[in-house]
Amino acid sequence: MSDNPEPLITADSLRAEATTGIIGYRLRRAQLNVFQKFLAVFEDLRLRPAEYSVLVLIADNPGRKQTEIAEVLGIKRANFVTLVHGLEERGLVERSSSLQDKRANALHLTGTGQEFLANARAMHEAMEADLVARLGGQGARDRLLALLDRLT
Amino acid sequence: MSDNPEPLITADSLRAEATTGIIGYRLRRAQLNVFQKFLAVFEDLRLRPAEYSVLVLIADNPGRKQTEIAEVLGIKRANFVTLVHGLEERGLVERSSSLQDKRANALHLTGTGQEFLANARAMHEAMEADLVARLGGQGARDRLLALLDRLT
DNA sequence: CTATTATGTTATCCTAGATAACTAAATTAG
DNA sequence: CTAATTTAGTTATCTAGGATAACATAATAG
Repeated sequence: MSDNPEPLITADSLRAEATTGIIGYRLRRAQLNVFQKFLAVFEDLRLRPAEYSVLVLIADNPGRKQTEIAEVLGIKRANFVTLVHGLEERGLVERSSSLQDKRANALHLTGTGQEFLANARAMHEAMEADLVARLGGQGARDRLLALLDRLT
Repeated sequence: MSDNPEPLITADSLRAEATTGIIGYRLRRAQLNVFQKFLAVFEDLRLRPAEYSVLVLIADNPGRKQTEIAEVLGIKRANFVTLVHGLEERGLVERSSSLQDKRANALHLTGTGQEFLANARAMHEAMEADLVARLGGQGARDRLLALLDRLT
């Protein structure tokens, strides 16, 4: 055979406009990308996105109970147990039984947890700044968040 | 006690700006919301987002092999086996061993699959139109997709 | 006081994805 | 051409994220 008489069934690119035009598809792709980046940045700290936001929420709302923190993030309290238990074992979070409600665990950051979070926050802010730059500045970032809000 | 002497530790709303301002967090929220809606719309058809896009891709690219379709959607070929097997069992997709490559399965929609997809496509287009309306029109939708692209 | 509700917990299930190992077929190297 | 390598599909297995059910204990309502 000579070289390439006809394209026949060559491995050329597929027609994918019908899928790539879907808003949900693009949202998912972008979200996966951003989370990938997050995981890479926080690999050394062994911190997942959900764990980071839990630490931030506890820092900004010390003494709150598990259910309250979990609810804000849309995490079921059953699953939150394991998450916060892990943070406690690493010495970042403290669960002290509340005096006003002996059922509840009041959540606080330990000293170690505060140092750890300060570092994590700095790394996250750098990452966020990079995302804003990629978007095209603060204005573009605000427009994106406004558009995303409309989907919620 | 009189009524509310001091707020003390009332169940008022938490300070959550630090988490809700995160681009990744908002992306995830929006994406979950859109997928929720998708699942609701396609509940009767028992069709998941990934399955829908697989059907669309096969329809627009008949005769392609599993690996090609899977790759476009970022699905590992090992996991794609189960997915396409399910669609085959439901009589929507047909796997015919390719003549050019006896290892490969050429994918086609069955007649039933084409009818089924026509219906699913109509439902999806209605849902997509609703999302566009929520965003504020086609222009807003295009701006959103452009912004999302910058994160990829 | 009794019945109901709320908090944290355990156990369990389900789904999405990822990895490793395997077969059969195709392709490349020698 | 044969031998080694690569490719397509498959199976089995593992992990992580979420969802549900049931439970003990404590708080609250009737």
